[in-house]
Amino acid sequence: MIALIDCNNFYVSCERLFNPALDNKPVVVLSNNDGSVIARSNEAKALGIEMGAAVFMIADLVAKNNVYVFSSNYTLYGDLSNRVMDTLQRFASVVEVYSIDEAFVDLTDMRHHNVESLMRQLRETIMQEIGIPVTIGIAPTKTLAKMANRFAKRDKTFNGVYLVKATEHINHLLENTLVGDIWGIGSQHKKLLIQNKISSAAQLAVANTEWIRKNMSVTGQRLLNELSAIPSIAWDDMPAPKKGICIARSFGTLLTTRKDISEALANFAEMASARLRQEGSCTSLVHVLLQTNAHRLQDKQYFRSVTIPLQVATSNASEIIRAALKGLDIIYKKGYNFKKAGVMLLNLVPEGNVQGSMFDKTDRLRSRKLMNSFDMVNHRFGKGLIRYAAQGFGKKWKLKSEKVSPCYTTDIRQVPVVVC
DNA sequence: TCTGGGGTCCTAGGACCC
DNA sequence: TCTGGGGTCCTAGGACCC
Repeated sequence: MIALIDCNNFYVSCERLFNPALDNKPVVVLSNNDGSVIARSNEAKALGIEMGAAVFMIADLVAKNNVYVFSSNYTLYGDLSNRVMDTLQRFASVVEVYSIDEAFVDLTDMRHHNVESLMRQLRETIMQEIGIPVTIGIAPTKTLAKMANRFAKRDKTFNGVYLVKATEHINHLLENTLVGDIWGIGSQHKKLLIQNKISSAAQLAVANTEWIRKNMSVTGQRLLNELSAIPSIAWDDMPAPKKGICIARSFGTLLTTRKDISEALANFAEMASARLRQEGSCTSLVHVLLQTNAHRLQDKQYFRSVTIPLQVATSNASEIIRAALKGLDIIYKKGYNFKKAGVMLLNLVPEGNVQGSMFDKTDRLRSRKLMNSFDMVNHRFGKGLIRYAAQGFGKKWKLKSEKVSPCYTTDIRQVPVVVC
């Protein structure tokens, strides 16, 4: 048996944790740049606020119904997510963290336990120790566990945990799930399936495998197996080291000058290099991209990227910033309104495996020590305290984040104060 | 005025090798 | 005159996920 643990309206739950006045009120959390809705409380859903809705399009709804609006605060959500995942590890040995708010847990080696009561206990523990409500679906495959989770969310009588065991439970799930709502079926395949008279999960489960193989590749075939209770999606509980690190952002306002864009890119390059060091890796390819806003039909469009190779793989911020700015020199063009830029670090190798070069004059050990101190200071006293000159102090590129809550759990200057 | 960012997996096709 | 077949690696693009 496999359990899927899913935090309910996760970002909203995080905001509520430190602000109980939000309980039972409509709350939404916005994407980076405050552009669209990425999380909604049940009350906000009931008002008809859709996932992904553009903020300016729901402004009236928000004003009329006193909807509480927050910018996203990934530092807070990430920290609370880690705490939830740590709790899972105490209950099971095989845990696959699938996303910031979801994890699969393998229960096969717990045959002697009553898995349902174990999962109820887990749910209560998370609520008690962290304060985040979760819903748990338990079924023979990941896909069915996802489905069971949806059912548990929809039907309050399950009290947050739904165990799908017998064949008739599975059939009930399949008959009451539309193809478009199956995990792994997106808009394209949904369209294709409906055109071919397959509209429920039950119909998909008995579809012609040859046809599925031809039109939906092996992923489709695996999905069919999963619906028939045959586990076919591999476990990834030991994620491989990352192949690339990418920091790409839209700017708060449109930028045109090379100077403004270079500040943004220097900051992205620094952020990416910090993540690189955290992973214990080095990069030898710095990819830089720059683009205009495709939504602005009145603007000339421009989209370009370039890859700068480094002679010796590094995680040193200044080398990576320098490479990114060199890339910008190649792709920057005057006379455009730029909306977004990014830095990708590729060809990652573990720090210990870096291939030296005869022509390398850098003192690698010294450079690494310098970066360690750099990271330590910024970690202890707040991000951005020490910075490279190229990063500048301008805020033009910064994304909009007007309604961000404090980092209650990760910044000593922002912990909640209790007066008694 | 205003529409996220960061991923994975799969397939097809080209380059290259023996 | 005659011009293989099988393998690997890489990349681009599509579909999907949260």
